[in-house]
Amino acid sequence: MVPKQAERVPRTASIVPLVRLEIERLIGCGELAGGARINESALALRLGISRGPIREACRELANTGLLQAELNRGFFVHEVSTKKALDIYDLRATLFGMAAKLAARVIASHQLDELTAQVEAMARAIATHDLATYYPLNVEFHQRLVEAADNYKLTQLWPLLEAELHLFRRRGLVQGGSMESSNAEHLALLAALRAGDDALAERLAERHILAGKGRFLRSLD
Amino acid sequence: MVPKQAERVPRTASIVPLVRLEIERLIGCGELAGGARINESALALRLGISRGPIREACRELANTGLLQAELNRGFFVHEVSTKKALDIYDLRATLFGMAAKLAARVIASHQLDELTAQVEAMARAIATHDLATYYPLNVEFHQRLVEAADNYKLTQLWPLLEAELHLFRRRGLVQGGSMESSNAEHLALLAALRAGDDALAERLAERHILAGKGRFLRSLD
DNA sequence: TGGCAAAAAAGTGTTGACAGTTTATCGGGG
DNA sequence: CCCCGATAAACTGTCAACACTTTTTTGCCA
Repeated sequence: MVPKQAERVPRTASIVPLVRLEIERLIGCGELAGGARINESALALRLGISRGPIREACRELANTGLLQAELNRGFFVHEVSTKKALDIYDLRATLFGMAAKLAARVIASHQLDELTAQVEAMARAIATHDLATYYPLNVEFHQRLVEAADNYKLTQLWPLLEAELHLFRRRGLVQGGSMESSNAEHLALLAALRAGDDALAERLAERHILAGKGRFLRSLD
Repeated sequence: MVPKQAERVPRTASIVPLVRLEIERLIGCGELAGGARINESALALRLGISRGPIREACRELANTGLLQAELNRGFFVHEVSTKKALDIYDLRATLFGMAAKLAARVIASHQLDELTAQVEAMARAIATHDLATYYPLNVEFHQRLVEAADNYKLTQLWPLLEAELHLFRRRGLVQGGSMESSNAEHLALLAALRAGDDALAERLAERHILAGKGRFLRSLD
């Protein structure tokens, strides 16, 4: 008998989060389109695990809004209608405004430096038309700013909204020439934060997201 | 052989949501205090089911913030620190302001009538010092107003924040004499909605929640 | 050929069991 | 008496199987 290798698997991590990421990836890359059903058995077979962890991951995703549960029919990828996407934009606008307002009062200088560095990195990505670099930097910039507001629930919620909206954004359209103006808005927002002007920061932040909503709306034609 | 009754159980509903409600109830009534661990086996035995659905319900609750998952140690009731409770108050203030702003633009007259009827019902409960009636009416009033804003994500999020805050509120303190002033704020808010004054409605709604935050803060001494 | 009921297949909801980890218990030495 | 290592119990993470439901396929008849 040849002793099998790697039979012993120490439990240093649960597979549930991994499954969750995998499903998010499948949705993100379009392999699972909106309205598609999650086939638990097939996915289990493919990942080499049982259905238990898959169901747990689906429950989580259903709760964050990426999936929807139907009795005796399983989990389906959430159809994000245009109305829902716009709703999320509105919510993000309000929350990002709140984050900027709070951050303007409590942000530390080293956080400001980090945000500034990221805006500069985005500027470089724009100069070289490197969209693949720009996009994640942009997402991270917003996340960092939200974290700077030091509101744990806000920090917890923000990425969930991003994920759900990402379902929609993936459908082709990454707004083209709008990166310059968007990054200019980032700069103005940073200035307000540095000045500690919470009201201005709130207004700029809200408008920044609503500008994104406007670009999204125009791209629907 | 005596044929057993009720052996056949048609699957018209999943037990997961029931388990979820039960755990929420256990937390709400204090049987599961903050920091306590969910004993899956014991709970399964008590409810007469297996651990699978319980784990799924816990995953959901962990995602909404009521529980926290720890590897190889299971699920724990989330400790809502004072800081976190205040964070949630701030978030609710912003979101309720947003809801009022949107609702002022689109609310239908029959919705206004319903809200008015609820404020009046609350007034009656106050007059008879009937806290047990007042509290759920109050929760429902806010929920209805949020729904009137017609933003699906806002409607989805609001009760989750309520539930998490409820973990804290349960610890004794239901602010006593503040019901009158609180209901007066409801009335003022309704007037702004009826007038379609979105900016005023937003300001009043936000202040209303922040007033609650203030009462909460004062009750901590 | 087209419609439709019955049978088969596929798939979900739940269960009970096993492997591995954490927690509690026990016993000896300082 | 307390500390500490070894052992036992309790518990979580995962799996495989069963019960029930939904969906697809099959076969019959008009």
